[in-house]
Amino acid sequence: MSITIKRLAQELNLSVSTISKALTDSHEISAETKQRVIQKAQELNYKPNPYASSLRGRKSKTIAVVLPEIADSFFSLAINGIEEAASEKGYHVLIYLTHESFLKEEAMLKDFQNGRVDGILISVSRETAGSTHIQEVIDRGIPVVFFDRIREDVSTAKFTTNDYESSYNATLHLLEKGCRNLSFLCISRDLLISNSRIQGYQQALKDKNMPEAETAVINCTNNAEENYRMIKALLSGKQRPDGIIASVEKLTNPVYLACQELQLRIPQDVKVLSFSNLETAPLLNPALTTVTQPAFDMGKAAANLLLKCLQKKHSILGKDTQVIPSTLIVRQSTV
Amino acid sequence: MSITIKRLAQELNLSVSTISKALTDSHEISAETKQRVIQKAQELNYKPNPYASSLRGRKSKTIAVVLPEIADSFFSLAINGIEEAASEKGYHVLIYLTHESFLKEEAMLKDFQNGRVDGILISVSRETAGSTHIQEVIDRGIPVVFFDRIREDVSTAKFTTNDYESSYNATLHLLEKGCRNLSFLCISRDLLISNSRIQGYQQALKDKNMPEAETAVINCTNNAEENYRMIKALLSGKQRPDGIIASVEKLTNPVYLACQELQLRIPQDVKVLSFSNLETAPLLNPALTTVTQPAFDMGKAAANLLLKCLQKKHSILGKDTQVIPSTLIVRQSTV
DNA sequence: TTTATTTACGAAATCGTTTTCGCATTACTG
DNA sequence: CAGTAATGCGAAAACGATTTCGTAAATAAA
Repeated sequence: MSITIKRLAQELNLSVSTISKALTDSHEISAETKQRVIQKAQELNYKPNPYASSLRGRKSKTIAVVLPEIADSFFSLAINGIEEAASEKGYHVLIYLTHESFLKEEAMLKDFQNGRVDGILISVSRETAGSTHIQEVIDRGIPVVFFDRIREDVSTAKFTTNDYESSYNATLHLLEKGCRNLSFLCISRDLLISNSRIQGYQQALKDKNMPEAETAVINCTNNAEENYRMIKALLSGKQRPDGIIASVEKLTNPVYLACQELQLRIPQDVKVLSFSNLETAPLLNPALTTVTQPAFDMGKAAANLLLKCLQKKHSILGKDTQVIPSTLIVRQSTV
Repeated sequence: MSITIKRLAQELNLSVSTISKALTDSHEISAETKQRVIQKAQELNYKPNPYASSLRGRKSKTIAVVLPEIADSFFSLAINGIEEAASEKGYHVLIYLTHESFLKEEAMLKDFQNGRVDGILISVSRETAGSTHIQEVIDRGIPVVFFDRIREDVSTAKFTTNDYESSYNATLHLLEKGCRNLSFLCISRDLLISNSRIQGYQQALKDKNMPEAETAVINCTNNAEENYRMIKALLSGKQRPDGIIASVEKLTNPVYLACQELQLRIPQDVKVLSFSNLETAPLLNPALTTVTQPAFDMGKAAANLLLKCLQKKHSILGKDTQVIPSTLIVRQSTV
């Protein structure tokens, strides 16, 4: 059995309420009594029961982080930032993975309506095309902050990177390096982040008066083997692109592997550029040109905003989107 | 305000206890009443307050995962496995990162003494040299399962991989490929996992009658720049090794970078082998030979055991260590 | 000295569930 | 038909902390 306040009260011949007040340093309690209580609490190794506190105080000092996956440097780094921000302020972090399933995401958000968490950080799944499940928890008074994979139709704070611009610049870069037939690999048509990148890509093509190839935008799936087949087909087709932009990190591997298998040289035959936070990008064969996202910073900033909101009384999150820029790092795969 | 049982009771002209029993499908309640209650609950979108339940039932359906870091494929994959196991059984996962600090780890475990979590999965920090902080939570009745970075002096369940054997085999592999002057990069002398790998390495050297070089075992730190300097010094010294074993994933980057900078060719000048779960290992320049650990499986197995223990009444965890083997995958960096 | 005010503490309600009793009905048994 | 057993529900006591309110004593103000 754990030590409770009641037990402390007995030991010290004080009332339960006095103990509680003493431990929260209330002005109602004399310095001397506080001393005695604190000492005894340490002596008995008293730890307040968080569930009792949460029940009474209707706040849990816990936030939820909802992510599509974790085996992606971006999300790992983001969690790192989130955990750092949370632990600094004494908050706890619950992790939930949707594995890109909207149904799972929906079920999780439903579960959050019960008050398990004080707030939510979310990066939606690739299948997420609507927002009612998110709006519902917000309506229940639980603040939500988006990061990276945001949804614009929800009026709350969002952290993102300059997807359109980075993609535009990445495309320009490939064009400057001589590509005339680009392909763009995306993972969803529902994600804003994905669409912004597509649009940046397309706008750059347009601005440079490049015709879009048939192969221009490839919709990848959530199935790694399938993606690999598609990419291999793309690279062995007649219209074989001379440049590929992978809009997410996990599409890098199949591209490189397909090139190896097809004996295509990077960058001579195909230039490759990826949105990625892989630490090993400079070590790849050849070193990979990346659009590197501010993963850690986005996670930390999003968490900090959410926590600030939680710590105030009735503060409501702004609905503005904060943009933290990505960096294009040119390496050999596009030279 | 949230919908509570009391509210349901009012709406249906029933007592609070009846509602509760109906919702838990108690035999005391008639089928008809159950139907009414369930229907009303859905209608009002009733969600039981988890903190009230936890307080009453003294279990939280939550486990803690304590890790040194997350920007490491091994731990990302392990979390993946853990989350999968937990969500299957309706458990929630709290994530805590020690950043290799023993003090943080200790503080976290102290915090767990209050009943926030029903059980703990832990991979200890590189600084962790004692176990009293872990033994204390166990003594408080909170089960702990180790994975990967285990401590043998705690009598509880542990999941690990065949570190000694993998390291032994990895070393043999390098010797077979002609190396005569190996170096081994480790991160801690306190971690069993690290020591096992060192011992496997040393035993292989001994079995093959190889003298240990001066440079044999290098203690790396938690500081990336410092490690880089050390590795560079190692590779530019007189006793330059012709083979390097990096005992953790994050030491791969500095080795490759140092080789690049020093214009050393892998594998001709130096062969490189790493304990790593990097998906990009086959894409590196050159492709990296790895000892690949069963990260996902270890995470999932450890979580499943912990959860099974939590779901039984008074079950106590065995103290035996389960070993899930790693795989040596030979690639060009050691050919 | 009397009244007002502070100081220091305790009793009890509360948060929302779960669970143990107890108490009526109704159904069954001998 | 008396007595036992099952059925269906409600009252109330937990779980452990916080908070409001009350009150006695001590101090200050009149």
